[in-house]
Amino acid sequence: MNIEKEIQNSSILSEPTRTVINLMYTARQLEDGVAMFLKPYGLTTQQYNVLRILRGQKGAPANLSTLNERMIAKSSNTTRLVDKLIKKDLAHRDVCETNRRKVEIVITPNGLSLLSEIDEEMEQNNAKLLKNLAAEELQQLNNLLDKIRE
Amino acid sequence: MNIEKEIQNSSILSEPTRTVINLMYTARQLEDGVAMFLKPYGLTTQQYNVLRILRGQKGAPANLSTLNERMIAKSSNTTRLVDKLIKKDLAHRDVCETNRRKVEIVITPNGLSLLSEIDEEMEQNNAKLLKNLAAEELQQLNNLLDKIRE
DNA sequence: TTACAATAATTGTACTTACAAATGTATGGT
DNA sequence: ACCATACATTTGTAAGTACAATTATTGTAA
Repeated sequence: MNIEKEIQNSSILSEPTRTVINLMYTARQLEDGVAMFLKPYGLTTQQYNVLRILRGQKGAPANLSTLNERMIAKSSNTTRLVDKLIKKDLAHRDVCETNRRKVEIVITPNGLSLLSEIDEEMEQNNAKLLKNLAAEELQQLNNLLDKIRE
Repeated sequence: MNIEKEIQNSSILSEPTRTVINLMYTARQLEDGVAMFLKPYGLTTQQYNVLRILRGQKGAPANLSTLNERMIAKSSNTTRLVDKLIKKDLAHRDVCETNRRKVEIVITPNGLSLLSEIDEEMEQNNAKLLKNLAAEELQQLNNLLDKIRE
């Protein structure tokens, strides 16, 4: 169904406006799908996202600005997001020895094992969310999205 | 720049996962762009979205469930969102005469004139946000997004 | 008609997010 | 050493959102 029918829009939209709306609407649906999947694990999409970044550090600590740069949805409030992870013993925070303004955040074994528990199923969930697109179409879509941000 | 570089992802992503991330990330950027544009008008994207829906009714009143169906980002809390519009005299709310459980929301002249003030510039802003895509690419993108939701 | 379920909206509460101001630390110039 | 400035994070506050529970109204079936 095209986006105008989906949101029952009555007026005629220009192509860029239609696309902006379509992108926001479709992304919202995917986000909901991911959030719903993560819920039983007690994680929000942002918390999951940060855990993934921490794991990607392969042992090296990350500070807050690094996390922020790499997050899908930049947050003004990464401090409190990390607090939540620490409270659940999924991450750990230290003050950086060489620059005490900075903070060093690492994923805990607990966090790693939660992620590895999720990994496989998350893959399947993502594939399911995009099951209507063929491999070639996924690539096309990625290219178009990359181009938007150029 | 591709999405993996953009968020400095170190691990290899499957194509569906890459696409889910890319979509959420790119949509986020557009949303920020729209939000920033609307800020001087004192509207959030959701408030603007609801105002557009109300205008689309062409005088006919909308009730809350109608608004929710048509909103880009479904909200659990449309009541309070409409409250904000009413407080700014951009919308008006009445109890439906034939079914007093329902509510009838209409856009005010004030709301209409605010929208018409925004219209032209919003078009330009959307075009700017997607300036990297040619007309044909916009269509391609729309088709792919429609297909995801099928 | 009365009781029960369904519908439509609102409210309470906890949680998140946005934004600005504040804190603490480091750096560069004099 | 001293000062101003920049940096990195944290905190306060207001606004926004999610979810469940509640209120009010309507429909319906015994």
